[in-house]
Parts: sequence; C-alpha cells; structure tokens
Amino acid sequence: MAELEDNSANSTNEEAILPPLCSIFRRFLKQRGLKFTAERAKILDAVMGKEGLFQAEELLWEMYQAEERVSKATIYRTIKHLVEAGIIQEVLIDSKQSHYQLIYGQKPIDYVVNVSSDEIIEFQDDAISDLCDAICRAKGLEPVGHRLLIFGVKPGEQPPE
Amino acid sequence: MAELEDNSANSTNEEAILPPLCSIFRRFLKQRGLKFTAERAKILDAVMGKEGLFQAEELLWEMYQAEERVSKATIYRTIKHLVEAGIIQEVLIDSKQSHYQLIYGQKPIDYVVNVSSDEIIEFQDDAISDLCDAICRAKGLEPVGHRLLIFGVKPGEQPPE
DNA sequence: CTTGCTGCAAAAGTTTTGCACACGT
DNA sequence: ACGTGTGCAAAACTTTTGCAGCAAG
Repeated sequence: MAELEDNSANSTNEEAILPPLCSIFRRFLKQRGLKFTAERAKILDAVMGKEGLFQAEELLWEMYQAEERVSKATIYRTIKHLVEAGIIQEVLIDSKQSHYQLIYGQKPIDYVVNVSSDEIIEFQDDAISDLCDAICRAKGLEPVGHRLLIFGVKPGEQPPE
Repeated sequence: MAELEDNSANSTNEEAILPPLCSIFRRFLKQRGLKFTAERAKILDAVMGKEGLFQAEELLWEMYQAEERVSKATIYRTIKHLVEAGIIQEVLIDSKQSHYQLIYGQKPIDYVVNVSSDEIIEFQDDAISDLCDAICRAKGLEPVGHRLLIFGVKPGEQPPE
C-alpha cells in the first residue's frame, strides 16, 4: 500500500500545527470500523493537492492522468467519508454537480458569484463567521460551519426587476 | 386560457404593495419575446401557493393531484424563466435536487440546518444581509442576493473533530 | 402567419448500487 | 477468517433536448 507522506498542512494553511490529515482520516475510519485502503490513501492525497473547489469527476480524471487509477464508485464512496470526517465540505454552487473543498484546519471560505460572468471570488470574513455562529447558537445549536454565496452583477447590468 | 386571479401578495408577504406577480411575469415574458401560456399561468399559480422550499417534482406532483396536468418538461422550462424573472430563487441544500423558493417581494431567507436531524430552520437577519451587500460592493459588484446555510449540531453531539 | 410552446419519450449527466472477487485488520 | 472495499456495469434520478403538432401575439 502506498504509505502517505506527512504532507498534512497544505499550502493555504501553514499557520496552525495540526495532526496530519492522513492520521485524522485513519482515526476516523478506525473509529467506525472502516478500513484504510490504498485507494483511500490515494484519494486523500489527491484531495490534499487541490486548492479551492473541485468536483468528483475532476478528481477522477486527474487521478487517471496521474496513473493513480481508482474507480468512479470508489471516488464517490470515499468523498462521502471525507465529508463525514470533516475533512472536506460540500459547497453547492449550481444544482448540476457537487463541488467540494478541503476544510480541515481552514477557516470557512465564502464566495461572491458574479452572475454576469460566472466568475467566483473567494473571501473570508470573520464578521460573517461570528455572526453565523451567533445565529446558530441562538437557535440552540452548536455551529459547525456555514456556506455562503453572495450574488452580484456588474454595476449597470441590473437583473430583471 | 385560465386567467389568473390577482392573488399576487402571498401570505408571507402582506405588508408591501407590489405589482401583481402575474403581471410581473407577463411583462418579463413580453420583454423577451416569450409567450404567456395557460401552462405558465398554472405553474405560476402553483408556485404562489407554496410557502418555503419546494422542488420541481413536488410541484409536478401537486399539480397532477390538482388536475392541473402539465408536463415535466414544461415545469422545468418554466422554473428557469421564473428564476430569471427574479420571482423564485434556487436554494441549494443538497446536491441531489434543486430546491426553490418564492422571493419576489420577500426579504432573503437564510437557513440553519441541524445536521444531526436534517431539520431546517428559516431565519432572516438584516445584519447578515447588510454585511453581504457590503462585501459584494467591496468586490466591485452590485448585490442581487445571497444564499446562506449555517450548519449546527445539537450540543453534545460534536461531529468528528 | 410567424414564432414560440407543449408533451412525449429519449438523452444526458451525475451519483448510487448489486455482485463477485480482493484485501485490511 | 471475517467483514469491508473495490471495480465494473447497470440502475436510479434529476434535468435537458429533439421533434411534431399546437397556440399565442
């Protein structure tokens, strides 16, 4: 089995000292009586290499290119586990396809979507995060994250009133 | 053709005096050289009767029950126009199915999702809306809306760390 | 009348599942 | 050994599209 290097801290998250992602995942799997297989290791590796958003088919294609052949079914099955492990998050941008992003050890990333051009701008804003946490607690729940898309148009191109 | 009653203000929005939704939609269609048909009228009617979230198949089923038979294809085609007309909004909750909600004349509704139970709590918060608008303008875009989901767990049931 | 619309069924695209065999623990 | 995982291909589902006849402007 391909033992993973300990490249847990990816490029967008260098400040915090966190347990290696690979260990996190193994612990999660063990705790559920699931197994850490070569395929899951490869997929985790591929996910760690992604910056920003990615899609299941994209991952499949890139792994195929990199000669890391894993079946489509396994990708989808593993993505589910990664989401449950809190390592990646599902970000819904359009309804046709799921997008994911690495979240382990990262602050929540939100998006401004330019509906005129489909351009997507990432941002992080503590005021938003704090407000979301407060709202969540006000509803009696402990916040575990949020997902925010803000839609805007280029000034001058108002949408239908 | 079934001429619509002027029931434009639905139950969750009684304060503002807005042009009837039906007129809004007709104007939108005319402006694009599209036609206002009996089917579109029936679908708009069904949408106006919905409170909160709904799905395409749900609408289809309810209309079927109400003897307002419209084909699946027409539902989907009309939903697209309603979104473009700014009458309904797509709300992405899970990646399997699109959810929609009436937005015309309504303040943006956001959601707190209890991931332990899949319960969805609606809320409105001006601070969030204002902050979103400000962030959007800071990116050089004119805000047209946003979509926010906050995820929380029942205290005591922390998700995997 | 011209152009767009509808319904149907088939297509398309993503995600899931059944099964037989292979592999962690 | 036992219980999961994997790959494959087929299935399941939502959403889209082509086409022939129909209807709105």
